[in-house]
Amino acid sequence: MKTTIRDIANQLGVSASTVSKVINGKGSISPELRQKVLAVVEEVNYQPNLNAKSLRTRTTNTIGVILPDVTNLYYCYLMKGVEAKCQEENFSVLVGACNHNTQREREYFDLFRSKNVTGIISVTIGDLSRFSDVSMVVSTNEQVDGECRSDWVSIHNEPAARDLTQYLLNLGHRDIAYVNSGQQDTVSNQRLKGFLSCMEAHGLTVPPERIFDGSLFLDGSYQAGRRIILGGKLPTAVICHNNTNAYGVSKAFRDAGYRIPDDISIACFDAINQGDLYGTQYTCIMQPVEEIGREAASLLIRRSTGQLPETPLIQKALPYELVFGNSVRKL
Amino acid sequence: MKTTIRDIANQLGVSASTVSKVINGKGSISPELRQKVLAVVEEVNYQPNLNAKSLRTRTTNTIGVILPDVTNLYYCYLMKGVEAKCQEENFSVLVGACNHNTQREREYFDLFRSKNVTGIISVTIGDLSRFSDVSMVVSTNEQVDGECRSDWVSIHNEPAARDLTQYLLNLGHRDIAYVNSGQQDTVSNQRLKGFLSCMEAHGLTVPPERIFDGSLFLDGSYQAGRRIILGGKLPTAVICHNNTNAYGVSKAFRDAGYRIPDDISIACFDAINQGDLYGTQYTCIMQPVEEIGREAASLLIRRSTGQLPETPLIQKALPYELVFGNSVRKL
DNA sequence: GTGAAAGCGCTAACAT
DNA sequence: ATGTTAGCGCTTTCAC
Repeated sequence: MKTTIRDIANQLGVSASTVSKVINGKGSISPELRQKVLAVVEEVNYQPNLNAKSLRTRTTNTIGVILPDVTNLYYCYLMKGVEAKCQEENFSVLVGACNHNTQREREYFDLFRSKNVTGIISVTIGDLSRFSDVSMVVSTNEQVDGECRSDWVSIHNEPAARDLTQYLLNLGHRDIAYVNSGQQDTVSNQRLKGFLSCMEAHGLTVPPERIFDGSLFLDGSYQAGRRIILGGKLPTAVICHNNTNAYGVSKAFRDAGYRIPDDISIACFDAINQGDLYGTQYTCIMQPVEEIGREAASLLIRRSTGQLPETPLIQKALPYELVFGNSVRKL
Repeated sequence: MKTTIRDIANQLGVSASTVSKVINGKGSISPELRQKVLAVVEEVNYQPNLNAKSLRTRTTNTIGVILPDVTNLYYCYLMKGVEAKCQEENFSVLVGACNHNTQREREYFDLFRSKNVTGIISVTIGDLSRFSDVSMVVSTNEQVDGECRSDWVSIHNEPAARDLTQYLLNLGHRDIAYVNSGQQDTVSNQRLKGFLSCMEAHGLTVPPERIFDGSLFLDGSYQAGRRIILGGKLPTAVICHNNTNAYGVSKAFRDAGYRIPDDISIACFDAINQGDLYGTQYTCIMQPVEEIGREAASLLIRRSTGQLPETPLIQKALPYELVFGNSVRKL
């Protein structure tokens, strides 16, 4: 059996509360007794039962992160930021993988809540409004409409998409296809909006046939790529909603014998990897995802200690970057 | 305030223990009462306080994983396996990043223990013998000598290194350099041993100058690459202890103007990525790392439920694979 | 079949 | 400055 506070108290003939006070540096204890207690704590290598402590104090110092996939580097770097911040603040990190499955995400949410986590970092686009105690949720997605029910840390997606589009236009591209996420969330809408508005500002109308439904998964993205190829006249460039879309679309093009960027230029968001199997580094908008993770964790921790007012909800947009790879060519 | 078992009991005018029994399917409760309780549980969307439950039952259904780096895909896939198994078994995963820092690793170990985890998955080479309750630790590294103090799930590294070496010999390589991990753990020793014994079996003596001290980090590995280059006559191939070593060594070669595999062949262990920035896919020994993660978690869970005898400790070696990339050429 | 009571290890009022 | 007491929410004998 592990040593408890009571064991230490008995060994010294003092009360448990005295030992507790010494350990937590609370109340006032005489220096001599303090020393004696600390000596025993050291001697028996006392390890507090954090479970019991949590039950009593109603605080677990734990943050839950629910990710679609722990092998997608984008999420890994998010996690890295969360973990680093938590480590600094003496918090622990619980992690769950949901593979974009809403049901599973919900299960993890409930599980983490049952474990009394301080907060949950949500990376998916799931509807957060169903949760009553939203103050314990921070989203890593931009939310702009009145539906916003939680803090968020992200980037401004519309201008980001505009910048990416502008870059392609500068290189001479005019016929640009767009592969969306296949979802109707705010982020997806904002990115598409940025693309369209930039095209429009240059007097270019994007016909509906140039907008393709992608997917959150590789397979679906590959299919989107197939549809572009089978659609007749190829665009000169494709902008993809995210890295998974870009990988899927690229594979479709490669499988069909096209070279990137010689035959088709591909740009996207968040291609945060070491290049794909073919040595392609994607030109992309890069979110400061590690920093987003840090900020999200920080927000949760500050909220939990009452350092943040109930309203307004925090909406933090961090600066993004346009990263130049070798997936886009000048026309 | 969240609904507790007592709230439900009061609402129904029954005792807390009755509600508890219904929820956990223990004891014997009349079907009618059972139904009534379940109805309320449903109605109020009762979420148990797992913290309290853990305190009472002395079991948290949680596994801790301490990784050097959550953005190294090798560890990410390990994590994926652990998480998947835990999800199936209704366990949670606590994750910590230690960056190969022994002190930090130790801190996480103590923290996780204070949180009463069911077990800890150790991926580092740290000395496990200092922990009294070793049955709660499973290593993902092969341990062969009498020092073995915990279960492990891994591969047999010596034959794996031999196979990799044999492959290079088959391609005509004779002058092969070896970059080790810079550590003295069992895995490192076994891999080196496999390399040397295979060379020897072919009548080739490896001079000490052909063994280079690598590192667990990219920088140190880069330096090892530099030393190979500055050492005079180049070998035709380099075998690296792991993926980090290979990336560092390769970068050194590339920075010095060498091409892979035209000027130098590079092989390693566990190059589990989508290729590096230059489109190189490494020829390597691939551990079934996701499966190792699953097995490690499974082992911990079974141990915790008394399904495994105290002795002998489990030593599980899984089959590895030789994966062919484009980092090695035929001479 | 159901309930009363005790207690997991800890902390925090409230004495003294 | 120290100790007593109660209780966090749950489970588990043990009565009835």
